[in-house]
Parts: sequence; structure tokens; C-alpha cells
Amino acid sequence: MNDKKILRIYKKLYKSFGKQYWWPAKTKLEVIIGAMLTQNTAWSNVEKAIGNLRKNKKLSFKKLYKIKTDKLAVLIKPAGYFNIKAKRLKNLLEFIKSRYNGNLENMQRENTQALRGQLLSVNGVGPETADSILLYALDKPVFVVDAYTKRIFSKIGIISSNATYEDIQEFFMNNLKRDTYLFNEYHALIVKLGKDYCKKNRPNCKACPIKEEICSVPTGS
DNA sequence: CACCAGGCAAGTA
DNA sequence: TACTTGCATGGT
Repeated sequence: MNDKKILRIYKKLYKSFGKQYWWPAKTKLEVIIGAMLTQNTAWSNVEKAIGNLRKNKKLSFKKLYKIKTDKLAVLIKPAGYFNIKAKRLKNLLEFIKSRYNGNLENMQRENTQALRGQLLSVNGVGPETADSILLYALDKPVFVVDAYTKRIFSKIGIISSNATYEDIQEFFMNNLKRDTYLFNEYHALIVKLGKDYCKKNRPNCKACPIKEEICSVPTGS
């Protein structure tokens, strides 16, 4: 059954890679900023951008809310796509200000599914960013899906290659205990696996900790 | 030099 | 609905 297989893969990854200590940020606000800035971007670049915000004392809701979008863009430049990301981050801050008075604790008390819908209505917040905020900033038991998840688990054969984000998310959430810690580590471990072994053009299947599940899966005929 | 990274929205057919 | 493209820096 899939529920056992999913858990077995998790255990192998955890045993092989260990705890991942996500999200690498100090506060809820920093996690939210990072979630926006890391869209299609290496985390090392996001760290530089957040470092700039820290140096300039902008890592508080009030300061960030006040700063002009074009000035914010300059500070987050190392994260790439800085003009559009500055706007998107501003959109999200505006949403949090108007709906929760800029208070992340208030936002955290909102019903999870309702909040997810609200976040998705913000221009610049898609499913992965919304779920990352829910899981890593607000400790909600929501499974985060990304390109690695889709690539790896469709290769294993337990996910269809044309499955949507929601399909994949449901699959994991229906076959695992809904536990924030488990979802936190599992997504982080999948990213680790994707980066180290399941790269697009340079797979390293020989050393992959779940090579039995991936590389020796019959291809169909 | 080419390719990729913890996406998303808008445009096109 | 199902592709395609713009967005941009920094590491390998």
C-alpha cells in the first residue's frame, strides 16, 4: 500500500540525511519573506537579500510595510527577480495589514483552509508559497509540494506525471499522519534528495539512498 | 560558455 | 484547458 511506502521512503531519507532544520530563519516574518524571495531562486541568494534587510534594520513588519517598493527592490536584489518580488512581498504585507492588522499571531489563529484560500488570492502567492508559509511560518500541518516532489515521486511511479499540485498534496496528506514535524522534515528531505541526487541532467542514482524505489522501478514494459 | 535554483502570473491559442 | 514567456541574480 502507498501509505506504508511513503513512510518507508521518509524513514530512509531521514536515516540517510538526518534532520534538516528547516526553515532557516529566526522569526515568522523572516520565514514569510524567505518564502516569497525563494521563488525559483537558490536559497544562498535569498540569504544575501535577507542579510541586506537585516543590515538596514528592515526586518520588522512596520519597517517593511513602510519602505517604498523601489527601495525594497534594491535591498532584495541578490534574490533575483527583485522588481516583481518587491511588489509581491508588498502585496502580501498589505494583505496581512488589512486583514490581521499586521499581526502574524492573529493570522496564525485563522482557520488553516480559510487562510490558505486568502493567501492564494494575493497576487504573487501561489500554492507552494502559501503552503510554505502555513507550514514553516505558522506551524500548520500542510504538505508542501515542489518540482522535486513531482519529479521524484512520479519517477517512483506512485504519482501520475500529469498530477496537479493539489493532487500530489492530497496524496501525501491522505497517506501520512497529519503532523507538522513530519511534513516539515519530509519536504526538506525531498529537496535535499533532489539537489544531491535527482538533478535534471546529472542524476547520481548509484549513491541515492532510495535507489531501490527510484532507479530500479520497472519502466512499464 | 550554458545551465540551474525551495514559482508565479499573464499572455496566447 | 494547456502551453509559453518574462522575471534576474549568483553559483557550478
